[in-house]
Amino acid sequence: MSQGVEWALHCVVNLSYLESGRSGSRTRLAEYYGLSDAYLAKHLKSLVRAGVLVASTGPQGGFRLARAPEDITVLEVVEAIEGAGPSFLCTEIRQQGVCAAPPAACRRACPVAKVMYAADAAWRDSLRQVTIADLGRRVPKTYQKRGADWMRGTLVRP
Amino acid sequence: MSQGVEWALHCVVNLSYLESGRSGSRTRLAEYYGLSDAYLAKHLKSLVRAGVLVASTGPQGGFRLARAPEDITVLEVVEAIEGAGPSFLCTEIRQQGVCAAPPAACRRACPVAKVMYAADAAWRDSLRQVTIADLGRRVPKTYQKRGADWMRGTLVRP
DNA sequence: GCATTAGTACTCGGATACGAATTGTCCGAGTACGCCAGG
DNA sequence: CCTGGCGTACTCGGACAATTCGTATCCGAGTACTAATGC
Repeated sequence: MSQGVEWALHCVVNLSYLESGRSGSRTRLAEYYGLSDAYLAKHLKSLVRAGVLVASTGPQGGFRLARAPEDITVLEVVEAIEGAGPSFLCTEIRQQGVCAAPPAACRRACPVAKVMYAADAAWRDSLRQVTIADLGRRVPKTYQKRGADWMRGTLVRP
Repeated sequence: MSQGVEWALHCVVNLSYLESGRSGSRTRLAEYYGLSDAYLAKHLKSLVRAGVLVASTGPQGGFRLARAPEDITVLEVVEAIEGAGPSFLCTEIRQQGVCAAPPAACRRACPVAKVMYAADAAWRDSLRQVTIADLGRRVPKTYQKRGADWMRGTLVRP
């Protein structure tokens, strides 16, 4: 799985600590976690396209949550980076080769694919049950405040 | 996810139709599904290393199941190809950057990682509950027999 | 003192190189079967 | 007819390229604030 998922989740959680309407800049986020500033832009852009974040330019601009933290699931963030498509892709190899099954015999989905899709659904269900607000509460209060202060620019040094 | 997972699962299911002690050759498997013969070798080798299949050389040789189909889970086959490690890898970015948390404050696992690991566990549980025998039964009997016949060399043309 | 306007600094966004992992292919090592020759 | 040995054909296994995806980076477009200037 892509490493960008970890970056995106941490960034979204940190942005959730800011009061509504306030934005945190890409550079601040990158410095906070020691990430590549330019590369982080790519992932944040994906989050904007997916409707998780909203971007604004100019001074005091940056990224902010598109909705309340309670209304954003972890799954949404993950799918914004990894893509919403299923991880397993059935290429219907039963319809190929010397003993290929005719399309008429393949009205039922491939049993192999069914199992993989079921596991994929279980994975998504698990991620859908946790929101960004849930995640944010599990961070020690000290770091919640420290993150918000750094994002606002109030905090110069840790 | 790697495409080899689909190949491996179909091949293992097809080998499960052979009577105990009998092997199916790599070439036969590749022709049956229209796959690349040389590349399939790589995946079958992974299955041998993982203890799912047993290989034997020489005429009448090939691959056979290392255990009964009821004792091989889908998860084992998937992990043989994809690797047993978790799909999500926490790099502890909370311990990096200007506001890095000291190691002493990180005795608890990262909340982000916890959620991802839980989803990973759900995915694995789902795959662990299905065996190769289960999967084999879900294929129409006609194709079960056709696959076995082709593996034995009895069947020349579909 | 106030409004206007030009400048500046800060932000995101797309286009562009680099590296690693998956995909794909080839040739060599080893083994079991079958055939042939000798007894 | 039986037995031993040799050859052949078939199998897997590891080593070697090509392509795709994830990683990493730079520079340009746009906006809001600021400050200076003229009225």
